[in-house]
Amino acid sequence: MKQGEQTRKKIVKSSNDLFYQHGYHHTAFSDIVKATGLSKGNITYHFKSKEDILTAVFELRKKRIQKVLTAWDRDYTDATVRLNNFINSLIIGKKKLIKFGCPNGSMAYELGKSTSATGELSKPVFELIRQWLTAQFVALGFSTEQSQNNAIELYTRAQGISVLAQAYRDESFFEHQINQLRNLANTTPA
Amino acid sequence: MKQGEQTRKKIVKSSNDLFYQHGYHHTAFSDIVKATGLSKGNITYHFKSKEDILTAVFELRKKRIQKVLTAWDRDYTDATVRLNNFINSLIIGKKKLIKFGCPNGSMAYELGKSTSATGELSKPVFELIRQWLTAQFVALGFSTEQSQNNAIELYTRAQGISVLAQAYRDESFFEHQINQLRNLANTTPA
DNA sequence: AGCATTCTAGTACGATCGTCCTAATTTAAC
DNA sequence: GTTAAATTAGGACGATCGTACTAGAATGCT
Repeated sequence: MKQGEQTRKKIVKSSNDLFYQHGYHHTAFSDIVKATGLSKGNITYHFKSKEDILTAVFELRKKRIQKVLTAWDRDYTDATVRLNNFINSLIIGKKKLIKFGCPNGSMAYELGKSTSATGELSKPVFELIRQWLTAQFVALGFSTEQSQNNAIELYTRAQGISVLAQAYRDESFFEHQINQLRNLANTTPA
Repeated sequence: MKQGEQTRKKIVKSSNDLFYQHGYHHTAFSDIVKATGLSKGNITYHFKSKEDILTAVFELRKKRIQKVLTAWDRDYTDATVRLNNFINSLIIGKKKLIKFGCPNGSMAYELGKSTSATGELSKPVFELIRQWLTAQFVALGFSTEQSQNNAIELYTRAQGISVLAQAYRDESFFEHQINQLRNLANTTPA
């Protein structure tokens, strides 16, 4: 790997964390400088604007999520197990989810209020997960329409729980509510 | 009403809109100046800091919500009707909800990432609604625990739908999903 | 009326924002 | 080893941020 490639990745990785934990607008260039240990000029060399970093961050997120989902598809044949894996991952990441909310949901809310085109960036990430969830319900034997409904309900509830849990900063609330979602994951068509 | 009182209210009202539509951090003093038509000095006379405006905004929100909820309590004896009124209000406000998300949810996400104490401001507003919802299910005859669960499910789903709908900017999606919540509102204890 | 208080306007300030630009250094190619 | 390209460092820039401050206008009280 070329030298610059490493630097680029470091910038994107650090920025991803910062954007998630402090928000995009609230993250300054100087924060990225501090987090990466790189110089300001070095960063602007690789990304000519902050918005360019943002789009790279979303590319990273998509890649990461895609990787996890395809790994589950590969490792588990039972769709119920896969769905429960999804739910498990929320439980595992609860500390961060409570502190900062859903990375994609919170970012979508922030960027959606922006006038620029950045508001569209979250959509593909949502779609990635929504379609995967839908596919799992289809695999369970639900109709296309019912699968989509189930997927949406599961996903929106997870999103809503994240919002509330972050506002309340309540771990047990989060865990209890997320576990409720297993009822959805463990159903089969009538 | 004293002259300054009017000015104060104007500042808070305009700021409430701006904070909702553009976010707190993304709203500059100059934006409030523009929106109100007041001078900068006038605003800092009534509020010595931007954060002071923010707390006043939350007071306004609490008062407004309280007003609506007590009006429903007064005008409708049937809790099912009240709950449907709550859902109706989401449908009525769908245009804004899709464009900017839930005012409280989106603000909570933004402020929750802040290091300051502003992160706590959303909680009372959430509590106001959550407790009202719970009271409605209690009125329907559900147990305390079941009422709380129902209220939370209804509320988190509404929050999650707002997140997704704003990301997708899809009105029919929003309306359809919100209407699904009526199933919850129209249930009675087994 | 006169005076004190309340309110409004507008400028000034230091700090920080994101970006631009140049110079130095490292790396790669031949 | 020389040259060109890629990479890094850091200061300069204009713009804008939130707040402080002073001066003046409007209002209320006796």
